[in-house]
Amino acid sequence: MLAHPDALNDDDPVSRLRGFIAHGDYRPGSRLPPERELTDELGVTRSILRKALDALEREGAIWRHVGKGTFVSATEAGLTQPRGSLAELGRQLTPVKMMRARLTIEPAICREAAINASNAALTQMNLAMERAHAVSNWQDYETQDDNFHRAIAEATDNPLLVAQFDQLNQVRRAVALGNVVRRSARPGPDHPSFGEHEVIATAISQRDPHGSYEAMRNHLRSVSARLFGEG
Amino acid sequence: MLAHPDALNDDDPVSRLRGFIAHGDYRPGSRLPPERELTDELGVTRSILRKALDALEREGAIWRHVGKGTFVSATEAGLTQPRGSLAELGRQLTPVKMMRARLTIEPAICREAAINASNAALTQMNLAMERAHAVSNWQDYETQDDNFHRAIAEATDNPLLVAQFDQLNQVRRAVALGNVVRRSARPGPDHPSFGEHEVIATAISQRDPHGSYEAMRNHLRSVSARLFGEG
DNA sequence: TCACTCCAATTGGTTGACCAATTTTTCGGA
DNA sequence: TCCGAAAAATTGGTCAACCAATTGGAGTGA
Repeated sequence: MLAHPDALNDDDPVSRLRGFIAHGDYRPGSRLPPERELTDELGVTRSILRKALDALEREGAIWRHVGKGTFVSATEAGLTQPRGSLAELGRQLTPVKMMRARLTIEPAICREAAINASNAALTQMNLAMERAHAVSNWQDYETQDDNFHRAIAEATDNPLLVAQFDQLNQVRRAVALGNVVRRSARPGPDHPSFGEHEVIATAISQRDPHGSYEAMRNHLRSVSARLFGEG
Repeated sequence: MLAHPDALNDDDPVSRLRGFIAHGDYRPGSRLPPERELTDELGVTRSILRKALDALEREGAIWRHVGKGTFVSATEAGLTQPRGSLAELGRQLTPVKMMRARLTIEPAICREAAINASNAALTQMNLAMERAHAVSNWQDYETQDDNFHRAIAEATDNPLLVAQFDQLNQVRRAVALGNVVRRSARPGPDHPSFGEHEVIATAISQRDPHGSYEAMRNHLRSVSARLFGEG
């Protein structure tokens, strides 16, 4: 497994700077030494130090102002637990935990979609579902499967829930990458997901919140069973 | 939904660079123009451009090598989902939709926490809850309220769900900013949230998934009622 | 003693020149 | 015509000098 980018790497300036702040008793809101002093304490040149400060500032761990100095943010985000990128999260997350997260989030979004879906959103959703039937290889199927699930998120008519789904989905792609073994060149017409998708779409179209929730939950459990075995 | 997140803050060099890559038909693995050309195309100095490239490299969206050039990563992480759009999302989202998103996500996370919480996580959660009682002003209360809800997300023992909560919470802070009017200097001992928090914590401690779900849902509906009126 | 002004020191930000790794071109020899 | 080494051009990385915002104290006058 890959170590975290700057957890174990003492030669990484960003991790050294994090360590300096974390172990230097700098409380939120307190001021750091000026850059020209930090260069001495950390033993790096100013340009290298500034690159590390840029990274921490972008994460929100510190804020700076000309003439004033550099200060530790009120929320210590990124100091005790450096906020890894989503790609990094995808690399660390086990497929089982990925699936548990999907089972937690997606049925809830699906229920909200059943409550808020406009007719236009329903059309979009059904379109994505039908396209999945016509694909000629697994890669295209994945794309259309993505589109179908995303169409459900958009049917909630809530940009924040769409953003939540996108975050979930981005990590999912990183986790799934290269882990899947297919037994055929393309999904057959009896692929279980096709039927499950239709149950979901029907429930949402009928504005049935509980039915939509259960349909999505069953679908994901079915996917889970195919991935990890029935257990 | 935001059609072009990058178009909205043209002043952020990172967003502009993201937009340039996203709309410039650069496929994963392809090479970007050299820095000295990008400065012309984006109309920024090289140092500003390099700071933006540093940010994208740290996110894993690109990789660079001296003499070779700058390349788009195999996984397009950070290009379709620019981090900067969250602040914009917070500005556009109505408080009502914010609350609907919370009602969709947080009870689901709370149920998952009841299933997976370790004893250490429970301790952390209870600690955050007790701290909220001792605050002397509303700002500290908000902080401790944040901590309590985040402790629940961490109790799921699932980094992805924590990331989902963080995204939700980040937008919430942007939405809530400056919208709240308080009638007293600090939360009184009979503040409804105190009791509701305890119900939640108890349900999670007893590993009661359904009870935890309902407790969180009731809490959020109570907050919603205080914000928007009973309707 | 207080208030105000001004100047020097401090501090983060920016710039242009230079450095080193890599690729491309050039050109002589077989 | 082909090969290979050397030179030139390209490209990302680094550095030292300089810039501008801010602070704080010395100086001045009422």
